[in-house]
Amino acid sequence: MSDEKTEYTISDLAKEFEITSRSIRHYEDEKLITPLRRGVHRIYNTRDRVRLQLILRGKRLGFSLAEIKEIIDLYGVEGEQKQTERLLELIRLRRDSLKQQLKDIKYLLNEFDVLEEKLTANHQPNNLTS
Amino acid sequence: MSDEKTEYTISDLAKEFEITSRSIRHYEDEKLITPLRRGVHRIYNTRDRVRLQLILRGKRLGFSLAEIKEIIDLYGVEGEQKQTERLLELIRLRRDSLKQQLKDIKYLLNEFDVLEEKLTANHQPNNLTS
DNA sequence: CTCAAAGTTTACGTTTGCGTAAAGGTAAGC
DNA sequence: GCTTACCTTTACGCAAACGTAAACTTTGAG
Repeated sequence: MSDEKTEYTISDLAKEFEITSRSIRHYEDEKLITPLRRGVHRIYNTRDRVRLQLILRGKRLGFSLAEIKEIIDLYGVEGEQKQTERLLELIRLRRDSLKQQLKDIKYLLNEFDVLEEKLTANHQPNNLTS
Repeated sequence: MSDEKTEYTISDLAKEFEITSRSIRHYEDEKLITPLRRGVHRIYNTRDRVRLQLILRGKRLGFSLAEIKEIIDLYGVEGEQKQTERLLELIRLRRDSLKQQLKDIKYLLNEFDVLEEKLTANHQPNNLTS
């Protein structure tokens, strides 16, 4: 019924997310994903795919693989008091830095707009003055 | 008349931006800042301070020092056609990635809010049920 | 059966961004 | 002139996140 693929090879995912297979294997070495095996080959399912998305999002935001692992691991648990505390702590810590990043980005995007306008303005003025 | 300091030592800036002097010297090694010298000691002025801010903002956004240098260098020039083109290209490239980051951050901050609420909700339910 | 394409493990190499001594020069107060 | 706090250069060290090469194995097509 569904159009969605439910199984992927390593190069399927590599292509889709525009990363190398080496990277994906590396995330596995670091225990961030653990795909099933069919014989010796890795088989990724939808859950694995989502995890990979999470990893890449985390990376784009400047988290280290270790931090991403910690968050992913804690995220799945929910129940244990200590781990909940820890997750909340990580969230609060990160929230400030993320809010700072947000400011930075807005600032920079605006700078870019201004600058681009300035640059493109005197970029083609020749058909008026020549 | 003005209250603004116009001269800083390396540790002034280190303290202000909460980084190490080593980092600042490293940025100099990589040609990102070039403070004056009084004898052998580095003297930073307001321009240098602004540059340092730029560097740190760039870093928070995931730029490499090399990229930051390229941008800063191009930023100052304006005039040369090729460099203007290059800067515009860099801007466009980065804009997309920054917009993606912006999405990521908003997504994650929202996730955090939801999660935190969920976690703090059943964090102290004992005084009702016990 | 054979060959190519893709997958696998192992392991050393590389880049980035500083940390961290080591070993000493300098400026200011007393 | 001595101490103390801060500055300097030089240089080796290191963790993170893969790149890359070597040397197979597996699978699918023909």
